[in-house]
Amino acid sequence: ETILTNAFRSMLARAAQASELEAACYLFAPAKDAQSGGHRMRPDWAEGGRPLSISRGSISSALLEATGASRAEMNRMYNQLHEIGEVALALRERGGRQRLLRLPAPLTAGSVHRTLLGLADLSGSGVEKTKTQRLLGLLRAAEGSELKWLVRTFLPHMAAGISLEASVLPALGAAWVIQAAQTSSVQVRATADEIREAQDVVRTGYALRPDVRALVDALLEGGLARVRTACTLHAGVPMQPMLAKPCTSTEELLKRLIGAFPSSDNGVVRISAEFKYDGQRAQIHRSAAGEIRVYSRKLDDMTSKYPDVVAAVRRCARSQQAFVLDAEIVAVVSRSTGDAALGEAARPGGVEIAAFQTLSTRKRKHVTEVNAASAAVAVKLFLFDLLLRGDEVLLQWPLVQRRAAMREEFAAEADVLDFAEAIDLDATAIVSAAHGATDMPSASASAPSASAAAVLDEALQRSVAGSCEGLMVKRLDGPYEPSTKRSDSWLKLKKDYVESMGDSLDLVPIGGWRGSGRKSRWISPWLMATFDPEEGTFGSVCRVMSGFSDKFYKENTIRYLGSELSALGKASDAAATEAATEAEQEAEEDAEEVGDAASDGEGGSDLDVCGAGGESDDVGSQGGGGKSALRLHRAAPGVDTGDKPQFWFQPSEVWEIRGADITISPKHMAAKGLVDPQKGLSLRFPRFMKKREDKRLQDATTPQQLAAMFLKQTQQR
DNA sequence: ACTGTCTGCCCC
DNA sequence: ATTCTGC
DNA sequence: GCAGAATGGGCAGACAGT
Repeated sequence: ETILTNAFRSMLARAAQASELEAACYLFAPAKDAQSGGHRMRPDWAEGGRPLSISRGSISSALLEATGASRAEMNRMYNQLHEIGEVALALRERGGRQRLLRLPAPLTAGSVHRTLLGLADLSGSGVEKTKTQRLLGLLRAAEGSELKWLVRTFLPHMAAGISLEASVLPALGAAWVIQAAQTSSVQVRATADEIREAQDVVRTGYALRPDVRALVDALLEGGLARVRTACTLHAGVPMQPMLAKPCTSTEELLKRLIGAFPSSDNGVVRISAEFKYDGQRAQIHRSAAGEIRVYSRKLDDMTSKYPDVVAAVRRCARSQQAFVLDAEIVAVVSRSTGDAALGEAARPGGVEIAAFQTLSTRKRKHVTEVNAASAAVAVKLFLFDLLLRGDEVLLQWPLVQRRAAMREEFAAEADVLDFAEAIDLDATAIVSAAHGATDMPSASASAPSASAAAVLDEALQRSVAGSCEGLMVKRLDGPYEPSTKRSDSWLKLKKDYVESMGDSLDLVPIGGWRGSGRKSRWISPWLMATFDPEEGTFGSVCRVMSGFSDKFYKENTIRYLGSELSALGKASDAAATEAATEAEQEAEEDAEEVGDAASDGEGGSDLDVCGAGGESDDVGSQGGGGKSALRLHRAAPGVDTGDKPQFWFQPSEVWEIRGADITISPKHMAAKGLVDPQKGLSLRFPRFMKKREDKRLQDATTPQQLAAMFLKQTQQR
C-alpha cells in the first residue's frame, strides 16, 4: 500500500495527466480477481468493454522473439528462476539486445494502457498472432526492469492479487491528501485520520460510479470534495450492488440484524423477510433520456440478452422519470402446458418459476423482443429495491421508504413483473411495561423475539415451497450500501444452510487431483460417488474442495497416497530432482512421480506406475507410514464418470457432502438412466461436512435414493 | 460443415 | 457460489 | 471480522482442428 501510495505521490508531484493516472490505476491492478484472471483496462459496463486475455502462448512467443532465445533456453531459465518476469530479464541479458533499425519510443503508463486496450478489441481468427506481434512491440520498447513488470502485467494471474477497489484506488486517495497537505501553506503532513477519510471517499465514490477516469478527473479538478459530488449514482452507470451475508439459523439472524446498528425507534427493530428467487441479479437503469439498460451483479451489460425485460419494465413504469432498480430475473414455464401433459383440466394459464438451470440455457446473443418468448427461455422479473427516481438518489433512504417509492413507481403485470414477496415483522421482543421491565431498560427491549424466529421459519418454508432458495432478511430502517463488501443489514438464509433442510448425501471418494497454491501438497478436489450395492457400481456426483480443514487434507492425503505430495513437484524435469535432494523432503518415489504427472496443467498422459497396487481391500490400515493402500492404477471396477481424475482410489469409506440442489449433469454419471438415459445427477454448491465413520460402503447414498431426491425436488416446484 | 475443447471482470 | 486460514 | 485463496456445477459461445 505504501508503495502504491508513493507511486501515485510521485505522479501527482509531477502533475501527471488524467490519462496517465487512469492508465496507472489499471496497470497496477491488472487482474480483476484470482478466479478469472483477465485484464481490466476500462469499465466493464462501457461500450465494447471486455476483459483482455492474453494466453501464455502469446507471451512466451513474444518473449522468445524479443530476446532471440530458444524455447529450451527459456524452459531452463524457468526451472532456475520459477518466475517469468525474472526469466524475461535473464533471457535479454543472455541474448544481448536485438538490434533494431529504429529505437522504439520509451514506454509510458498511457502508451502501454492504450496498446492493451487495442488488444482487448481484437477478435476473429488469427488474434493470437496479432496479439503476439503487439506484445512484441511493447517488449522491445521496454527498458531496464520495465521488461520484468511488463511481462508480469501480461499474465492473467499475478502472484499477489492487487485489487483496484481495495488497494489501488485507496492508495490514490491517500496520495492525494498527502500531496495536498504538503503543498498547502499551513499544513505539512496529512494526519492518519485524513488519510483514512480520503481512502474512504475514493472507495465509496468508485462503488457508486465505477469509472476510473471519472474519479481521476474529479480528483484533479476539485479534490475529494469534487469526488464526493461527482462520483455518485448516475442513471446509466451501474454501481456495485448491495450484498448480503450468509446466516445459518433464524435465531442467529435476529441477533445479528438487531446488532447491525442501533434502532432509531426506541429499540424496536423492524425487518423484512423477502423471498430469495433463484435467478440472475439485475440492476436496471433508465436514463433521463429514456434508455433502459440491464446490468449483471458484476456490472456486465446484459441488455441485449433481455429485450423482454426491457420491454416489461418500460410498460410497467408509471412515469417517464429516470430510475435505478434492483431485481432478480427468473426463468418461468407456462403452467397450462405442464398440466395439459398430465391430462389435467386446463387451468387459466399463468407461469411457474423454473429452476436456475433453465435460466442458464437462455441464449446470450441475438435475443430479440420477438424471439424472447419463443426461441429463448421466458423470464419474469421480481423487483425488490429502488435506488434512484428522477434526479433523486434514494440510497440513504430507509428500505421501507425505498420500497414504497418502488411500488408507487411500478405496476405489477401478470407473468412478467412483480414485487418480491416480503413478510415484515418485528425482530425484537415486545417487553411490555406492564411486566415491569424497568430495571433492564434497553437490553430487554432489544432482545430477539421468539415469535419472530417462528415467523421467519415459516416464511422460509413458504419460500422453498414457492421455488425459492430461501430468504433475504433486511433491516427496514437500513440504507442501501453499494459495496464489494457484504453488509450486516442484509442477511441471507438459504435452505441448505439450515441443518434440517437441504440435501445431504453420503458419498464415497473414488478419485482426486493434486491441489494448487496453498493446497499443492494435498489432494484437492476429491471426486465423490454414489454406490449401488446391488450392481457394485460407483457413479460420480461431484468434485468437492470446500469444507475440509488443512488437518483433514494432510491426514487424508497421507491415507490415500502414502505421503503428502512433494512441495517441489511442480517443476518439470531434472531441475526438480536436483532441488528435491537439497530439500527437507524425503521425497518418496511415489510423490515425485505424482509431481511429474501434474507438471503442466493437464499432464496425465504418462500412466501411473504406482508402487502400491490396489491389492488391499482391508479398510483397516490407518495409513500412517507405509505405501498407499488406497491408490489404484485405474478406476476401480464399476466406476462410471465423465471426469478423469489424476488419481484413482479404492472406494472404501463414506463422507457426508451437502449441497443446495440436485442437477442433471453431462459430466457426472450417478443415477444415469434413472432420470435421463445419457446423463447422471450432480450437486450444486457441494461441500464436505464430515466423515461418516459409522457408515460402510453399503450405507452410502444409492443412485435410486439420489434419483428420488431429484424427483422430490422437481415436484416441489 | 461438423466435432471437440476451452473460456467466461459467465451465472449461480 | 462455499468454505477455511491467516492477519 | 475481514481479505484472500482455492475451488464447486453448468451453460452458450468461440475457436481450433478435421
